[in-house]
Amino acid sequence: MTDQTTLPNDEQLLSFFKAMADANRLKIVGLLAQQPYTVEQLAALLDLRPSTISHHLMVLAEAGLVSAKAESYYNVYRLEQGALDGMAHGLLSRETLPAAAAQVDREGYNRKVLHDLLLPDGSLKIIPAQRKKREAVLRHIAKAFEPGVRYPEKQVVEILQRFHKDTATLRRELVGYKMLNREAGVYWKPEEPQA
Amino acid sequence: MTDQTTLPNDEQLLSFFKAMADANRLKIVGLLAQQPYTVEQLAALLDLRPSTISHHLMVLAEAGLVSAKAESYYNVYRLEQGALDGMAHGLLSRETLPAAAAQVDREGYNRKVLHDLLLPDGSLKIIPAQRKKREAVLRHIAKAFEPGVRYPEKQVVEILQRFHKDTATLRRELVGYKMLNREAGVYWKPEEPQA
DNA sequence: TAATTAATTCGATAGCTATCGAATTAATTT
DNA sequence: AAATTAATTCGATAGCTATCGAATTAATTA
Repeated sequence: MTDQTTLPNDEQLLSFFKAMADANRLKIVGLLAQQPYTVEQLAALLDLRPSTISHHLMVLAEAGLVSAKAESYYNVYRLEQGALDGMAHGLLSRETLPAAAAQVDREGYNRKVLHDLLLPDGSLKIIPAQRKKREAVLRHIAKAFEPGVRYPEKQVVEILQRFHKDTATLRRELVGYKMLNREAGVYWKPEEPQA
Repeated sequence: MTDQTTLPNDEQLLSFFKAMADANRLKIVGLLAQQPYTVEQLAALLDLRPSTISHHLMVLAEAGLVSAKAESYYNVYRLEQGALDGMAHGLLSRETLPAAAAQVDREGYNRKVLHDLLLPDGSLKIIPAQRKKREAVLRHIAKAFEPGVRYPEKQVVEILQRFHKDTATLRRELVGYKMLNREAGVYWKPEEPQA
């Protein structure tokens, strides 16, 4: 346990960044970091209309960065240091950002490559020359093999035939990428390399 | 010395926040936090056109958050963890945000209040009732007194007369705010309270 | 009670920007 | 050399938003 306070999620991160991504709001935060201010004072300091300041403070408040306290008939705003520190700690954690991309479909690229290259019957139009695409295709083909099972060469060719007639290239490349291992004319797929 | 790496200035802060203040750029950063990607891959993962990804990466690069490395004819982008950590540390420092508001004229509010209340000859239209404004006016009047010098009551009245005929109120309020001290009918202004 | 005043809300507008498609460039494969 | 292809650049557009002024609300002072 390095950190106790829960890390910010992607929504919180985004509203935090959006709140800070304006020159005048950044100044407001800078001023409130030194002392609380009323709307009117901030308006005078930044040379903006009170309605504009209200708007900015609303944005900051929705991100949890400032809070208001009614005092006589002024509205005194103060910085929520805790919220700010929480965000900074979140950024320092190695888990926060990756989590923000969690809902991204990590397989999108491969799927696109395959969609472009596969015929309806599941065979390949061509064996792509480009490294990244070739790798994506090979990874797809490798799924036709059960990990651990020993395949004689004849059976390997049979399976590869379903994808492309140039089985020699496919076989060579699969071995090259270590998606298949060969020894004494027998092939097998390594057990779950790593998800 | 708590921290060695120099703290970000206001420009760097703003471009950092602007760069992060977009849902798709946040996802890009999240993905690059796990491994480098090419423009094409990111486009496939986020379901956006490559030109759009290029644009986003440019914004991130200008904020110093990512860098590109040509590899064969791909452009492989990677996250600059150091830059990100630097920003997070900057946010944790108690100096960074105040510095971002440094160029704001801290006296703007008082100047505005005085401008609204002073006649051309330097006298007050009225003595404002509202606490904050009254305080601003009193602080201005207090400048007419030299710190440390002892003023007999008669001379105090003379000076206050230049601002408003109700010198009794002014005198009472100045003492109340401790901008003037009184003892045995003699007044003096405290030495430089704190700039 | 009437007049002031700080703050918010609302509607309108000008300026910015995320996104796309087309054109261009640079590198690779055939 | 010709064809492919990843990436960038450019121009156009739709959508967002910072800002203002006017209207409204709530609280205070006269």
